[in-house]
Amino acid sequence: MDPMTTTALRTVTTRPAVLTAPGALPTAGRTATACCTDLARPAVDEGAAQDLARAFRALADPTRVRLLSLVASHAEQEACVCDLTEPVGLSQPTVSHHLKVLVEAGLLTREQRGRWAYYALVPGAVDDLAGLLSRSFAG
Amino acid sequence: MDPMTTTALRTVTTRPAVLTAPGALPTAGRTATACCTDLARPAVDEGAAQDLARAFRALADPTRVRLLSLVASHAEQEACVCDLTEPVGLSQPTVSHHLKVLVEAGLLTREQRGRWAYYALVPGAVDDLAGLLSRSFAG
DNA sequence: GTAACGTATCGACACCGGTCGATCGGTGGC
DNA sequence: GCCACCGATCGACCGGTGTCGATACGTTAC
Repeated sequence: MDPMTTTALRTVTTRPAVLTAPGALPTAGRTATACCTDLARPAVDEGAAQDLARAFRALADPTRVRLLSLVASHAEQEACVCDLTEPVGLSQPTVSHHLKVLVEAGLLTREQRGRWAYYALVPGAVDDLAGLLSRSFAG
Repeated sequence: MDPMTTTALRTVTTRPAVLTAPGALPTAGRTATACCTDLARPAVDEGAAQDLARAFRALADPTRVRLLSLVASHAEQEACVCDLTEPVGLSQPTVSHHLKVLVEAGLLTREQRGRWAYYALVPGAVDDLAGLLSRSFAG
């Protein structure tokens, strides 16, 4: 399918720094009456914000958090769908849907082995996202 | 309003370890035919998963990512609503709504100063979330 | 007091996304 | 070949949420 949909995390992690780009916004001249200070440094641009939001949206559902954790907790950090359906207590199509979202976010990989589909953690993906998080809103 | 709604991040960060609790799920007896391995260690329980998801949901919208970044980019890491409405290009009620979500997630604080409302980064909140993220899905 | 201003809340709308049952596709066993 | 099994896709339902204009609230200026 469309390769763009599989690059949420990739796009955002390969971007050298989310804090590149936008240049000062046109907030230069101000009334000076009271509030409204200027930017001390550039904020994330709109495109980067969309990439960030898309990555976080993958983890914005409790079921997906549990699925990712379940995969991480299995030996070799991989699990087949039959390992996951029962613990989360949802139907097989729903679990399959969530796993697809996690794959498209770049957090899991899918590998067909015999009749079973094995999902595995992408090494370093979670840490990349965590690093991106603290870097993007650095204090 | 209800203090519970303001504790999404707090709840999750004060929890000593998200990886506590659940004990092995009842996946002990298995058909042993082929797939379906056991858990090597406990996964996040349902409550922790909800806390995590709630925190990430606050960042799952591009507008909120931009707002948080804009606040972080201002001097003193605080800004009033009038600083934020124009850059994101949305109506004032909408911006106000998003800021409320970020406050309830524990990422921003709100302080009324004169007629202006100043929103400021909660120091360490983003880093706490980032740390929680890598810890929860440790490889 | 009244007026002007900044911000929060409300009500309505549209759209996105989580969930399910039903079904399809692919693999392995017979 | 046929059948059983695992998993993905489809279509539908529905609750959640992002958005807006209108309005209410609180503060400052007059």
